[in-house]
Amino acid sequence: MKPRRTIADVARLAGVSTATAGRVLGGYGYAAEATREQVLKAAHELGYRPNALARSLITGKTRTVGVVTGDIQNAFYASILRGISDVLGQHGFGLLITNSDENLEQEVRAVELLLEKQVDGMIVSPCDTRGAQHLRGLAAAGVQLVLIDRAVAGLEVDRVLTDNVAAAEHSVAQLIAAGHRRIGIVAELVGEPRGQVADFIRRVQRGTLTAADPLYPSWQRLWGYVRAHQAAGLAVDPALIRRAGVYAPDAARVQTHLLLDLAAPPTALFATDGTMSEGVVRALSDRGLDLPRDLSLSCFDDLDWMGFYRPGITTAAQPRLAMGEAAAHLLMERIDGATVPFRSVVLPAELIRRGSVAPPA
Amino acid sequence: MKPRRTIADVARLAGVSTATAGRVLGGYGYAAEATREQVLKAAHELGYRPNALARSLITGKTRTVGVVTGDIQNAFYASILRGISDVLGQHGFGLLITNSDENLEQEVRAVELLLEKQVDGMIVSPCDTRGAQHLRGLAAAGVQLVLIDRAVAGLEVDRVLTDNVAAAEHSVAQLIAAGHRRIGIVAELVGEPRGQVADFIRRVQRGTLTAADPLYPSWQRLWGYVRAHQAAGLAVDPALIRRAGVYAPDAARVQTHLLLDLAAPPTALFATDGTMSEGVVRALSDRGLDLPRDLSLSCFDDLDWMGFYRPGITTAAQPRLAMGEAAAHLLMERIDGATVPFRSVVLPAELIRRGSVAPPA
DNA sequence: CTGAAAGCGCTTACAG
DNA sequence: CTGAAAGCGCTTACAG
Repeated sequence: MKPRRTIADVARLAGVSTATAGRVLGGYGYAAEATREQVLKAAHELGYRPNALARSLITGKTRTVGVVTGDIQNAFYASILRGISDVLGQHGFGLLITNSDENLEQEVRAVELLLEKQVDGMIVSPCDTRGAQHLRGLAAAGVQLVLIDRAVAGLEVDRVLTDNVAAAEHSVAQLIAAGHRRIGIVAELVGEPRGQVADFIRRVQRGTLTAADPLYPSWQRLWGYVRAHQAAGLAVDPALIRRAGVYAPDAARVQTHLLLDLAAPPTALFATDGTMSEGVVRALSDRGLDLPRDLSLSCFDDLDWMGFYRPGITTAAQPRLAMGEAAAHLLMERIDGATVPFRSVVLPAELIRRGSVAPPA
Repeated sequence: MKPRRTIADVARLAGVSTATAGRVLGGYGYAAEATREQVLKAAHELGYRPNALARSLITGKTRTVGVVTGDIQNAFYASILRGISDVLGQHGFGLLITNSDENLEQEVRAVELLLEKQVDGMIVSPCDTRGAQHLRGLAAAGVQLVLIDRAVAGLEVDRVLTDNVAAAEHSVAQLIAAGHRRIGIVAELVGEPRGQVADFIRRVQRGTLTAADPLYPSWQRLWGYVRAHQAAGLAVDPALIRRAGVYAPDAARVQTHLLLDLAAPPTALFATDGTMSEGVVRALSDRGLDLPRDLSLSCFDDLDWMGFYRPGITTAAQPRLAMGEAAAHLLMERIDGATVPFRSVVLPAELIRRGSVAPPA
């Protein structure tokens, strides 16, 4: 095992001090042209490679960012990660990733690991939108934080979100416009007590819910669903609101079957994200239902298959890549020392109309 | 910005030397029970968090692994990454990721970055199966390497691969068994000169190709395709072999259309991976073809939609998660000091028979 | 069991 | 422009 060469080795060979060798190799401070060439030559001969650890220990900067998201296997997070990775790459930053599996304990451990590794900043999709003690004080401690996909109550840091309420309202309004009156919604709706749904709907209807409420995306999308009904003067039937409770396609599949088994089944379905969409379509596939003849469907997130699953799935496409890029840009600015007030980047989801929506039979 | 607390701060508060504080906090060396409690109490009071950088600088170990794969947005790599991440997490290791976009220059840069960050090991899916100078000598320099998905000529390090030839042969044999005689194949087939295909087929037929040839997966799958024909005593029609040349669904889509426009079109199609499969299905969807009535299809990689895209897509499922886990396990063992000869883990792909294969019309 | 000292590989003032 | 010295936050022998 050949020993790694250090600045001292290079300096010795070049006949200069380590300070001088460091200056040319590290690109800081001055060096005469002749000296710089000698050093570079020596470094090249020895196959010198800087040790980022030593540098970071002194500068207090690692040029590394940590990300904690639910599950990198999920297309939503995978794209976000790609967007983040692209921007960080341009800045020469490294990317440390972790999965929380939407579990607070794991998330806390992940943040702890990233902190010990001295990341300059982190991008997190928090699984707890209220407490999140482990995320507070990070910025004050010199570790920049940007939230993605979800906000946290009272945590004023940069964040990038999708305009979920508007996108859901638009999606459901489109179904109503096509003539649907009984629209089923399949959503995760995690993080609140079971009985909350009815109360939540009442609050939306009375307008006592405010944008300041730190809601999970699926609750915001339910909000949009209720608003679309309100706008159209339609009553909301609680039986059509199905709660999966977890981020798993199979839970959505089960709820969809329950919905379709109703005495008065819905004529259209709204799935609130990619995971739910997959489960809903699985259920429709199980039943051999023909879209949009037997049922209309509007999804959320534009997954690969939605473009070619016949007749083409209409969906609200979140700009996943752009979300990751935006988060990374915000973070890079903070790490570069920007001290502007915290920013909330809210990106629109685009309704892509394909073939899965038609008037009810 | 509150200053980070160091071992010196803890030692001072606990009234012991930094050496002693370090011993209890770092979990190395002995300490009297009373001392350890004092130190722990002081550390807790100060909110002490170890600086992994300083420790790594001394120990020469970062407990961090780097991964370089083509594109984390691709479901194949995303799953592999998840498998790797799970195993590393159990060992308390961090995971640094990079994308090569199947581009050598980017891969070289990524490896360089990981090296500077002093990773203990790396898992790479090399985009060059011949040269790969940047990967040679890594192990000798103390950085453990394990290859995933692809081998490199003459690079004897641990690796985990899929048994591509067998899986492809099995897939195509199944189509032949169903009665197909004209089977189209849509594959990337990158990394070799354009004219090579005919020569490659001849080499397969003459049996002069050996397992030692470091082939890209798609070439190995073409190998299996040819072997299945040989075994059935069928001639291979070069017109049915379509080369996408890049890892992009649209290239496969174009090639599929070309295939179906042939005067004597194939009655069955074999797509050699998830990316090609998506492109092929897009083309079939473009044409409104009905599977398996109009055409039979056998894919590679088990993507989410293959389970519910009617009538269910028959495919050779690579154990992606297990591949990542296996790679991580091999790496962990090396990092723990195992000095066993290099290992080649070859995992089988399972043919999942769903509804897309039937006898020709 | 504990402490004083040296050192990991760099960068940072500070002289000259 | 260059060098000697100190130091980042830890761990590692080595005494005692």
